[in-house]
Amino acid sequence: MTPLSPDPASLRGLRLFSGLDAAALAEIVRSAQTRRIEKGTTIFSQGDRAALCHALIDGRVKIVQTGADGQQLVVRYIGAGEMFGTAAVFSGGIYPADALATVDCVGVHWTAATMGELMERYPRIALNALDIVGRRLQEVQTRLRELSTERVERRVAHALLRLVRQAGRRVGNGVEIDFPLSRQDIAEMTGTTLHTVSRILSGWEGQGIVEGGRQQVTIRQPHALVAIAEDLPKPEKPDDASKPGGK
Amino acid sequence: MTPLSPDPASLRGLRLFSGLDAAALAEIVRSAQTRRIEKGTTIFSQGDRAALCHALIDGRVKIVQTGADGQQLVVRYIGAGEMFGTAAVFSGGIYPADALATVDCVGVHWTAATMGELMERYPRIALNALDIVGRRLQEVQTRLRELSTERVERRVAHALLRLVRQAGRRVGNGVEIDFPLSRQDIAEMTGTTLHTVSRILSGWEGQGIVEGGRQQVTIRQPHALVAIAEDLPKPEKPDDASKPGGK
DNA sequence: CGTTCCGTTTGCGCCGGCGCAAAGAGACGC
DNA sequence: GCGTCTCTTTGCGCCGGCGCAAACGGAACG
Repeated sequence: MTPLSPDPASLRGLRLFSGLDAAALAEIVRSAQTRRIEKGTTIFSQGDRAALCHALIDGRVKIVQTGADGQQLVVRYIGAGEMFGTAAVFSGGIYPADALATVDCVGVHWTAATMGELMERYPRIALNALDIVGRRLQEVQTRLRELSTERVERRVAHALLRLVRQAGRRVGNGVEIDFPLSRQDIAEMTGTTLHTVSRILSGWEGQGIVEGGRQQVTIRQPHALVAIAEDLPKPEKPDDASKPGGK
Repeated sequence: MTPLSPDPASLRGLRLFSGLDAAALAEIVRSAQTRRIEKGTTIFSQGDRAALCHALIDGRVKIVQTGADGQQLVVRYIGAGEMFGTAAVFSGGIYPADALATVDCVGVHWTAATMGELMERYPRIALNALDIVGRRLQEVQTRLRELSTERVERRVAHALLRLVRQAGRRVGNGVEIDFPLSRQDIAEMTGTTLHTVSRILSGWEGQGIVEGGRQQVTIRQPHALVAIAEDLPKPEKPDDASKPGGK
């Protein structure tokens, strides 16, 4: 852990602090702690007292929840500009999951007490936090519905599209997820096994929809993935000689 | 919709307003609208602009999310003293689900603008809301993990235990869920079909663990349900062929 | 008191996807 | 360059639970 002096400009990008004036931002910057986080580092662990509110300046953090029997669920990936661990500070005070750096990161944090005071003084921060947590709640509820009602293939498609939206980087032949992502990770995001994910990706690769690598996925035909996610009949199949109107 | 003058005492019970002084509560009461809600009423619908923050004084409200293909998910049941629809007001402004009264209810509500002002003036309200939404987020994440990793029977056990905790009423022979709850509802809470739920409950009824009725469930042996939910090896079944009621 | 309606129960057959297992393929260290 | 380690791919068999469908039973209504 290497304390640094935080850069005001980087904090300005955080949604948590949007709409605040320069004075408030200055105070926020003053009270923040910045540090570099090496790939693989566990930033906090499930069950720990939630003593710090975190935000990411750069990198990618994986939030993982572990069940009593060791079963794991990838709750979400945090990207630059997003906060994490903050909801726990103000609801129960126990982190409900592990946070671990999937790549080298730069993070900032505030103590629970400091953030509490900031929120009391600048209610806008609390409202921003409410906004953010509310959106995550909606997203998780949507995932819950997907998991309840959709088949594995559609869920994987949804998960990939979600990743593209928040971590997609345009490359020559499509869009790639810009951090290490194993089949196991995808399985833990979609409630299946790495075997099934591997089979599905292999199938898609055969159709030219995606391109896989070691801890790496590139989407070549996002529209085809959308078609699968939305369960559209059949986007395009050159050989429509047999057009039965069904599957 | 019958406007009434809200009772300050009933609002004091809301977690959303805990920790506020009398003056603040008085203002909150002044700005609230109370109404009776008949069983079966849709309070708001998925996709509507989120113009009102709601709270329940009495009764039970079901929050249901519907997917593109009509598939439904019971997100949660709201009981007396709980707020609902509030997160949507401050995150996106669109209700992500339907809210419908499963019994006759009494509710209060504030306009989005009013609640926003209240939160600005009394940051404590925003912090309380953050607390509540954060807890719901944690709960939904836990359900997500259960849905990902557990078999149907355990999920149903978890769902029933959760309901007992928030809507259980002690009766002579156990604990009953104090509002109309169909097999279909349980299925939509656990990501399965009413057929499977029916089979499972029938099985449990045969073991004397629960007692079912029309839109009605009574838990006779909560500990046995816990054992199933936690996947304990086998609570005790020394004489499963002769006398199942011996506890 | 009979009819209708809705929620529930139960049998049967099928299949998506998991469990197991083993082999393949990059990445990394020495 | 070589061995090792981790991640990935793929075949095979099995089964939990869904889909379908019919029957049942209690409540509400006229």
